[in-house]
Amino acid sequence: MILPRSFYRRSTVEVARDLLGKILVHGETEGRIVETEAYLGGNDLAAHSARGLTERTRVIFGPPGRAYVYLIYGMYECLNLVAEPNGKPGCVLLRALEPVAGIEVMQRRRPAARAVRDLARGPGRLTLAMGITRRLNGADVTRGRLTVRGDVPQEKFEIEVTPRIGIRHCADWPLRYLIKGNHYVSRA
DNA sequence: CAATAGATCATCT
DNA sequence: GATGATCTATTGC
Repeated sequence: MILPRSFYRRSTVEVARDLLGKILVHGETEGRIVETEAYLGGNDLAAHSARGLTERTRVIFGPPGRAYVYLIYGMYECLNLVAEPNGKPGCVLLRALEPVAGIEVMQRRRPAARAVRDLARGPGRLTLAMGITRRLNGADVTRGRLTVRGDVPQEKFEIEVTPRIGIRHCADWPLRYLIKGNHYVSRA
């Protein structure tokens, strides 16, 4: 079962938390989401949408269940999923995956990764391993080649909440969610 | 193992 | 013209 639009049409925090344990699917590659971060609307200055609606941030203000893909540091791309009802900004950054399928393809796309553990551990690595590029910016994640599957037999896990990584503004806001004890998260 | 320098460009000031 | 929601290789303990 692919997660429906109603899953994403909720508060960014709820979506970020509930995405843990779900399966991100792109073509033949699949990975279990083990780490996410919420980027809110309003006064969250760490979010791209904080500066208002621009050409780049248009997707974040649009309907939920879309992909927001952008280039960071001139070199790497990051994948976000848009939350909140249409018109309200909010998105969830996917930071780490536990590879589930298409592992050989991922290894080919990430020659620098020695271990399976390093294939999608970190937002830039994740997009490389999954073959996600800016071409997918604005793509509908409830249908098509890039989706999130929800019918996963959920083993029990605890959710750990920490501050977000690698930002300057609002650096102490606890908006990073990860599966406690999972070895595929981007850092302990 | 920890710290750090360098790569590189779309977006916004 | 400055600035990043990063990754990798390299250096130094």
